[in-house]
Amino acid sequence: MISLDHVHDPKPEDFPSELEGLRMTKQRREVLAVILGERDHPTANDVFVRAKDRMPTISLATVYNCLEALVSHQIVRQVNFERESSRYCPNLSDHCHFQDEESGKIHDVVFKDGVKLEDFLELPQGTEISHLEISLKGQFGTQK
Amino acid sequence: MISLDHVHDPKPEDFPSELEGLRMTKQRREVLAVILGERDHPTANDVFVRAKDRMPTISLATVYNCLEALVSHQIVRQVNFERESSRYCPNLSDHCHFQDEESGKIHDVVFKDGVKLEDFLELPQGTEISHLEISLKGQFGTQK
DNA sequence: ATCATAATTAGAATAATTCCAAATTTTGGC
DNA sequence: GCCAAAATTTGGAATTATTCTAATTATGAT
Repeated sequence: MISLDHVHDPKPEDFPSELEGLRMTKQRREVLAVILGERDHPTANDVFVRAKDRMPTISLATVYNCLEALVSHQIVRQVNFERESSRYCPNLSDHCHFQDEESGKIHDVVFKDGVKLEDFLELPQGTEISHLEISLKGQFGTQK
Repeated sequence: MISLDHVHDPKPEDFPSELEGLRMTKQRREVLAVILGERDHPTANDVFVRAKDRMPTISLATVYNCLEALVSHQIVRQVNFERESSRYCPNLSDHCHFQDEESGKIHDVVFKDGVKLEDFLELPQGTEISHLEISLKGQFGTQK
């Protein structure tokens, strides 16, 4: 797994021609650059609007295609809050999401050091987790 | 908060004319009875199909209306897995959901005794959680 | 019973996402 | 570089879950 989380304000040209076995086409590069650029958990449509700045010919269908390719190759993460439209996040480390109800902003929330899921959930032996999503809403604190 | 989780195979007539400040109409009773009856986390459409057995004139719009009324009055819970259609759960106790990828079945998963969210998440001081959803997918174990 | 309010209904509308088939681009072999 | 095959992109149509709308019906209070 390659984490690009540290890459800020990247140009599409910064990416190699292949990432995680996925061919990085112009469009995929652009979509990835958008997601790494402004880390506000944009929706597919947000990505589309932003990508058009640099690449006016890109289509929404392509944005969806690129997002699905990036997600399935674990280059970005798909984030859901209830039935709202999906959002996209370049942070691949173990974390979950908090949506502040006042501002609408989404914050990454990390686990306390060393805690594992099995420590707090009553799961039967032999359970294999392939996907986990934790979504919180409320007022996000200011201090600490 | 009134938990009806222990009520199995209820008839619609079993419910009082008001619950949690919500007027229990014929349709709301029926929808609630369906959800308490077969606890397989049905979708709105599943509820609609089942409710029609006893009440052939009920409409899908009404099922959606009833579900939203029951959810907002905290009589049932709405459950989401990524962008799949919402499901409904009569268990109001603190728990989360595991979807077995082989069978498609959804299991309730409880927290280990005494664990609190704040124990495993790094949340800033002053954070107020109004809504929490934890969804897991994978192979659900058989033992224990 | 009358009235005002709330709930139900069928069908239309919406929004996010996926599908489709054609056009374009990329790739690897020569 | 040239060509065929494969992959990707594109615009638009289709799909799906859900919400909205406007008309009808039921309810509860007086």
